[in-house]
Amino acid sequence: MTTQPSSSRSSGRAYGGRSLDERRSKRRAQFVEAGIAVFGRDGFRAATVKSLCREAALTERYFYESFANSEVLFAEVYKTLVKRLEDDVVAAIDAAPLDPEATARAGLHVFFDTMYRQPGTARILLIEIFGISGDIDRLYRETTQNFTRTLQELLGAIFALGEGSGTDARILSTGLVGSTIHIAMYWTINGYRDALDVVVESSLALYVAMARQSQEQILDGEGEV
Amino acid sequence: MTTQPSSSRSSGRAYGGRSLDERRSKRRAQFVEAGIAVFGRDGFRAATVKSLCREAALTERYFYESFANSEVLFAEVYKTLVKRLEDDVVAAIDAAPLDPEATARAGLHVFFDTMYRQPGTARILLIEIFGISGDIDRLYRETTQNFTRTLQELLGAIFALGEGSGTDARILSTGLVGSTIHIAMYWTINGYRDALDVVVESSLALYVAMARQSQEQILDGEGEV
DNA sequence: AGTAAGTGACAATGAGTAATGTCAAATTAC
DNA sequence: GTAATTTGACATTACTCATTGTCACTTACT
Repeated sequence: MTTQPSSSRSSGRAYGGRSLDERRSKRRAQFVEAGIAVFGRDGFRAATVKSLCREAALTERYFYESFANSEVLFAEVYKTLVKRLEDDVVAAIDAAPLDPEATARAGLHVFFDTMYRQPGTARILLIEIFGISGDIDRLYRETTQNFTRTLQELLGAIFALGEGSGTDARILSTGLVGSTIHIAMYWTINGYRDALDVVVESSLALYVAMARQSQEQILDGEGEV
Repeated sequence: MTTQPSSSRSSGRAYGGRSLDERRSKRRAQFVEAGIAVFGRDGFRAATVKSLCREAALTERYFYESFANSEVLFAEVYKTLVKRLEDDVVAAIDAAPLDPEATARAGLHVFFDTMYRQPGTARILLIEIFGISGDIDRLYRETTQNFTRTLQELLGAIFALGEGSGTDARILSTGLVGSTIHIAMYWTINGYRDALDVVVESSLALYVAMARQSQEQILDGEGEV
């Protein structure tokens, strides 16, 4: 109140050769990576702000500079991991042969491979995401909804997944996504006992089966009932 | 040390017309019901020992008489709800016509109907169970494993679910269970938007599709590859 | 009626930790 | 070189909540 800083606002000086924005976003990124490590290793519940700071090699002050609380960081971590996985899956699909089954196989392979190689990611995406808060539930819902929608389009185009008697395409897609997620959860939680290929083929079998079933129903003209 | 009670041990007197065992197990049951209510309404994280006692209309002393901590109570609540659901599903299956599809439909109907009528149960069985602790994870794993095994037998008998090329029957069963659970989660978390029958039929369709697929593969002699 | 066991309400303790504050050292800009 | 900014280590505060303890009151048994 007495000493109004003449240099207008603390407008952000360079430090260590970096601008304020650079430093800030670097610290932010450090916390996101730390979150991936800590949430993936210890789980959300056991993660404290201190442990996140320790992992990021930064102090609490900088934590609160970028995140209101650890839940906000978790949301950011989740979004980051989903994005990475999506990019990887899309890349694999683009590189796969132009065959419906091969495309699906390629996508599933990347998915399960990621779950295998990055158990922390698996834990965050498949397990920790649940039951944290209403906001996080919403994030999960939106993410899965989004993914289901994409899958529905893909399946519609690739497999011609249609609606049978009394069923709903969105629910079917949800079920297929759920089967994959659950197989991954199960695989993860049991220490990756089964061979990757078997897991991929088994998961794929459900998609193939559902696609055939739908196709038959369409050919049989059952779709109108 | 000085006043050793002459009446041997505090062997448990009658009180209110009930024996010690009766009173204890009644209180225990009160806490389990309170747990169902509180965990189902507020979630595990938000549930405090105090809130559980308030709901049970008992004091902390009696909480610790039966449970070491709220996690132990949660495990008990979970087991109780699984047991109830299992009993209901079995009863419905027994009452259903002796037709594979009708049997599956009856079981799924009870499952989804329960999730619909008892949102608290749905929340506990489908959402809260995840990420509480290693012990609870283990409980979930064992329970689902058990259920998957049962389902596998049922499917083997009812639908003749076999193994195709490179797939594994257990993983397929896991996937089917996962599809059902996920559809239920989705339905729950979205406020039960879809009609019960559509949900049941859509979920069922995955089982039917998978069963047909397996059967074809067996007929085609693909099981040997 | 009297004594001991059982009960219920609530206080006390203590641990954990989120969030904010302090201060000296490092770095930059003029 | 000097003052202001930035940083890092750490202290402080404040709060929630699990767990144990206290005490007056109730019930059962003799």
